Amino acid sequence: MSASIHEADSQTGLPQRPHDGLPRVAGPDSGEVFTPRAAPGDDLPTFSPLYRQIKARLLRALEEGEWKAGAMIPSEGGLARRFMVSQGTVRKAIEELATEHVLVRHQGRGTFVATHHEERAQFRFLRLRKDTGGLPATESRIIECRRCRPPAEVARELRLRAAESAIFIRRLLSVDRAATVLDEIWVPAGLFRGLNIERLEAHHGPLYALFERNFGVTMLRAHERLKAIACPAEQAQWLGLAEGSAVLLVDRVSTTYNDQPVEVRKGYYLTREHHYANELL
Amino acid sequence: MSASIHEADSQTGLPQRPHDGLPRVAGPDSGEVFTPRAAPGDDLPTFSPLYRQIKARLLRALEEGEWKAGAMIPSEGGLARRFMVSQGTVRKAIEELATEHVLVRHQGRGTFVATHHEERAQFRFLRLRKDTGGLPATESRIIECRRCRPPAEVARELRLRAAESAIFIRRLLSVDRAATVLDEIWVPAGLFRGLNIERLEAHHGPLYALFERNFGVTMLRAHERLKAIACPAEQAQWLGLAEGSAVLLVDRVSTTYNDQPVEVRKGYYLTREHHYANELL
DNA sequence: TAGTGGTCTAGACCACGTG
DNA sequence: ACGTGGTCTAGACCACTAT
Repeated sequence: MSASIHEADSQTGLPQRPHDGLPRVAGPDSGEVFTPRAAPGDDLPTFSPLYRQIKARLLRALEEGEWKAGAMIPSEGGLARRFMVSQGTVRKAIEELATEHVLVRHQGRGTFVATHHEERAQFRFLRLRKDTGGLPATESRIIECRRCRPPAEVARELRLRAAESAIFIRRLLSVDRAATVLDEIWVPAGLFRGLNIERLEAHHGPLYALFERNFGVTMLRAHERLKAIACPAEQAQWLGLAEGSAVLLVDRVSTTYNDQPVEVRKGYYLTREHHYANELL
Repeated sequence: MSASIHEADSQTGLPQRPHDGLPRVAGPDSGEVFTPRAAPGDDLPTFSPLYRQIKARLLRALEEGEWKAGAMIPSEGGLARRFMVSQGTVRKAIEELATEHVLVRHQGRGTFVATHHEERAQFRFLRLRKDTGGLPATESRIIECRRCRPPAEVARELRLRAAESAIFIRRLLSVDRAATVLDEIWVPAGLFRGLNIERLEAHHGPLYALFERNFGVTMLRAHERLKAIACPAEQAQWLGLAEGSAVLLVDRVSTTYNDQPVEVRKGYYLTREHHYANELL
């Protein structure tokens, strides 16, 4: 424990006050701690518990790269001393980050920054499954990778300014040698300088692992919109289908810290021997 | 609260031992408590923490109908006395059940058994969204409801015995007067005695709310498999489509307590102005 | 053996909803 | 004013991993 102001208290015979009883407020989870509540009358600053403020500070540290993907973060005790709160409070903050897959806890080993370099993360963002039940072993072939002006809707979803351009990637995923998913991907060119087809082809494993390792961009969440459509001619050709065949279109917007969108993806899924699996809880 | 044998203990002036220090084991979350660890050598009984045993006992009580859907369960303090554990342990058990949407907590009011009679639950099992963004206001029309022998695959998914029959429901969901989803539903006849088209038509609101109120069957989870298919003639007619149009087929198996499957559903989604929304975390 | 996360307890106080 | 869940703390011990 840090030899802090509080330590002095415990040297007196005082009843070891549990905590100082000050209500805490903060903007939407800013880093403020021990801020007294605003005068009664203003409403908006709304109550924010200590552990959420700690969570916000951990997120800020992660976003600023204090700990890289895959690295161990300090122990609960260490963080408790750093933030001047009890271990239990740090624990609750970490627990929320763990359920959001931002951190991963390992009993006896420590707490680590989640990474896409794992089997686990692999199928969190790929819901394709074989109808027979198993997980599909996919093989990726990069078709093209070029700088471009994205379609207006994609630019809006990526929140690009008018002048900004994107990098466009087209790739084909095959399962058991059979073309199954055609992905069309846009990412902001500014965030992925130097991304080209050679680097993509040199990489093996999930695309998000490459994004993470080479560009420091960690995908945390994605929102998907699914439709059944008649496959356009161009995409049908890559999938070896007749134009107009029914395909599953998966429209994805992926986000990193602060819900910042950093990837838009349109996936054309051939669902003859595969399906998109989803669990409703 | 049950005035059980254990109550006597708290009347003695004992130092209220934190806990007895006995390691707890149990089968896969059976109701066993305070069972000492098996001799070192056998491995399988695997450690089960107290709060999971409490969780299992709460689940058993729920399954046995001790508290009906929508009802308030005893307070944390009351449950702690009943189960002879600390409030914090009960709290952790309830927390898990709340994240699984089995229970719902309301600060200042109490903890309640989750129910499908709420706006909240409505769209947890219906992922249909308008392309324009809003939630669709759906209107349901029952097409038919009859007892039948289900297809072999459905019977297997419902774990029906050879002699058991099912009830088949076909209904059409419309959004803004336009047919949008055709649902074909099978449920075990044994669990839904008396379910007929009159009762279905008399009911307004989510189907699962009717299942819950009239038959005591609470849907807790569902697994869905999505495919894009060419719409068969019969279903196309109900949706007002040309045969062979691309439709989204949503294959669902719903389960209640103990992961017991109690409904199989095939939904044919017209995704021209709507889509299936999914969040990847 | 040392260090980490995991469990369990006890008690104080806060925020919320209802009388 | 009361009862409920929500937060925070402190401390003990258990389980797991690495050295």
